Parts: sequence; C-alpha cells; structure tokens
Amino acid sequence: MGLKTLKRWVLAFARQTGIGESELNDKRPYHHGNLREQLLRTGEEALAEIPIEDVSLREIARRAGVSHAAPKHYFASMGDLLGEIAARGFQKFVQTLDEASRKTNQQTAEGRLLAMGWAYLRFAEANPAIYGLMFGKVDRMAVTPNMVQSSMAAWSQLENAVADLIGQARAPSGALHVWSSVHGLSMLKAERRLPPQLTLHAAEENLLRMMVQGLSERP
Amino acid sequence: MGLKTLKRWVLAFARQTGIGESELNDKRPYHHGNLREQLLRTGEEALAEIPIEDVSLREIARRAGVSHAAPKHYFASMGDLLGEIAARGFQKFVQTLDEASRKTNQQTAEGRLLAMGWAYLRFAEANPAIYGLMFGKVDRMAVTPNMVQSSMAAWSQLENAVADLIGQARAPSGALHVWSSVHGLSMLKAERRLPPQLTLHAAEENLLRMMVQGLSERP
DNA sequence: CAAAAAGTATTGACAGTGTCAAGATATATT
DNA sequence: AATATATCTTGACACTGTCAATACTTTTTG
Repeated sequence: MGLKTLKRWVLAFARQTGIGESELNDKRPYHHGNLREQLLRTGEEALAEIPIEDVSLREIARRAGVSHAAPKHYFASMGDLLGEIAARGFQKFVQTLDEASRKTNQQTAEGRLLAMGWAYLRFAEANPAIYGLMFGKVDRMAVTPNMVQSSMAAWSQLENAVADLIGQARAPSGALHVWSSVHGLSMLKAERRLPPQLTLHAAEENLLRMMVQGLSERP
Repeated sequence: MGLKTLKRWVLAFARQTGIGESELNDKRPYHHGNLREQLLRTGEEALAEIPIEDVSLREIARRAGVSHAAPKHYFASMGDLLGEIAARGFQKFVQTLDEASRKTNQQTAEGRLLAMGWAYLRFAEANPAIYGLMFGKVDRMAVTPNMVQSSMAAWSQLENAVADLIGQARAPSGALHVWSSVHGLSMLKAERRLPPQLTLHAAEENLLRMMVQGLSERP
C-alpha cells in the first residue's frame, strides 16, 4: 500500500522542518468511535449553554470536533438530532418524576402526585431548553419514533399516579387536567408571560393545590 | 429633470418593439403606500398557510411583492415583525374572549369564566401558528413593547373574570391556575402530545369543569 | 416653481445555515 | 493481502437575516 511508508516520510520531513512530532500525533483519529452518542451529548450541552436560536447543526458538529456534514451519517436531518435529544429528555424526565414519587415521605396518593408535580416544575425550570424541545417549542424539531414512545411513557406514568388517587375510570381526563396545569405554568414561566408582581414559589404551591382540588368529585 | 422625457422615450420604444403598454403600466408604484400594514397582514396569512419553519422574512416580502430588504424600514428585524404579529394576535384574542364572556346566556361568574375558557380553546385551535407565536413557540420572535402590553391586557382580562368568581384576594393565583390549564391543554393539543384514544371534545369540557372545581375553597 | 431634503424601496454583498454528492480514509471481512 | 464496508471530510448549492450603498418619490423649503 505504501501508506505507512508515506507516513514515515511525512514524519521525517516534519522533524527536519522543525515541526514537533507531538503536533502531528495529537490529531484526533479519523474515526471518532462514538460520534452518535457524542453528538447527542454535545447537543444537550449546547442547548444548555447558548441561546436556542444559535444552536445549529454545524455548531454542534464544531463543538464535537468533526466536520459539518459528519452528523449526516447518524441523523438524517437536524430535526432528527433534536428529536432524539428530546426523546432522551423525556427519559430523564420520567426517571426524575419516578424518583420524586418514591422518595417522598408522604404515603398518600395525593402526596405522591404533589411530589411529582413539584418535580415537574423543577425539571422544567432546570432544563428550559430541553424542556422546550420536548414540548415543541423549537420548530426545527422532528417527531421521531423514539420520541413519541418516550413521551407516551411519561403520559402513562402520570395517568397511573392519577389513577391511584381517583381511580382508573376518571384517570384519563384527570391526567389531562394535571398535565395541562403544570405544563401551562412551566411554559408561562419560561416565556415570562406572568405578571412580575407574582411571587412564584407561593404561586406554584397554590397551583398544585388547586390542581388536586380540581380532581375531587363535585359536591 | 429629463425623467419624464425618458419615460416617453421608453414607452415609445416599447410600442415599437411590440410590448403592450399595459405591461408597462400595471407595474406597482415604487412607493407601496401602506407597506407596514401589508407586511403584518401578509405575515399572518403566511403563518396560516405554510409550515412555520418555512415562514421567512424574505418569503413574506415576496408575498407582499416587495424586495427582500424592504421590511427593514418598518421592522428592525425578523423578530420584530413576528413580535408585532403576536401583539395583534393578543389583541384579537382579548376581543374574542370578551365577546364570548358577554354573549353567553349564563349570567353567573362561573358561566362567564367557562365561556371564556371555551373561547380560549377555540381560538388556539383556529389560529395555531399565531397562538404559537403569542406564547413563544417560535424562537425567532422578539418580545416587543407592544406585545408585552397586549399580553398583559389579556392577563388583566382573565384576572378580572376570576375575581368575579372568587374575589380579588385569591384572583392572582386563581388566574394563574386557570391560564395554566387552558394554555397547557392548548399546547399539548397543538403539539400532538395527547394520547390518541382521548376523545377531545369531552376531555375539554371535563378539563374546564375540573379547572373551575380547583378554584373552589378547600373543605 | 425649482431645489433641496426626507422618506421609501431596490440592489448587491456578506456570513451563516441545512443538505447533498463525491471523494478520502479507516476498519472489517473474506 | 485484497476487497468491501463503514465512517468522516470536502466542496457545492440554494436559502436565510442583515447591512450598506444606491435609486427613485414625495414633501418641504427657499
């Protein structure tokens, strides 16, 4: 092949011209080895660090240290990459709410639901960009199968928690009520559409209580 | 000036070469006359007709029949144009809910609030793109003063309606609860994040009832 | 009424984007 | 060891938002 020979020549020539061998060796290998995973992680990082309108496919590739077209092999489009990131978001989301539900001292169904609601609000607050992605704030995102599946898992989780409180029959509409409340508040918060004089912490606790109150049977 | 003379020359030449005079005359005047308003209307049209990711400043200019940089004179950026469109959306929104509140047969505060809630859901359903703009779905949008003002008007309207039902003191958190519910449901609907087996119409009525139920004092 | 000023729209350029096709390079298979 | 496959890069394309320079119109002014 003569390739290795060529390499030796280049190295020798480099040494002659004063270029340090380390400068030639510390270049990344051509094959990254784990680029798909890397792109997902880098994308998440970028979403957390810079304004969402500045997050581009090329920027993610740049941060990952690969060429601008490298992602094409793993993600058919920019929307697909974002969709997969959103899917991972939903998985982390489900996990977080599950932990919150299990770790609370409250042993009642109502207590667990409130704990989940609180965890929901905290998750949205802590991961605004990913949360926005999960719920369609970013128009460039594609709805991937992975993402649909993950979001449905989140729905099931919530419906079960609601069923524990008010029974299977009323669970679907109850879950819709609960999700709408916390999701609506999270969006309004993220978009700064709330009146400034509102004290958030108290308002959030109030809202969760009203939400549970809404689940109770009518007199 | 010689300009009018030149025009006569051109017309004469055009006639000689067989170009119809009408083709020369039916060109739009250089000054549009009402371009700012036109761009807003055209933008709303575009948002209603084509996918939101395809709505660009240049596309709006194209539809308005002007050059790609013409909007610059009226809107500092694409975000500003979208922001103004959102502001108009809020104004129409407030008007719609006001009408719904006044036109309902129900004479109770609860009846009026339910009518507004229903009108809210219908508005979001009928104007998905504009509604998305209003609540920050589009990352390219700027938050213009006009828009902040209009959105605050919407908030006041809602808070008043809630105050009629549960009093001034509890109105702020009550309004937050109400808005979160209907906004959350609207977003979940628009983003198709709801389980497919849900029958929407009934679910919406259920949700509005639960929402009102949540406003009632705790036993 | 003519000249200057101000307002309005166009043209052309720039850096940036997502996507695609063709080529280069590394690993796996035979 | 030669071939095949997987992976990454390069270069191009059409598009975007924004800006500066220019052309055209209307209004104001002298």
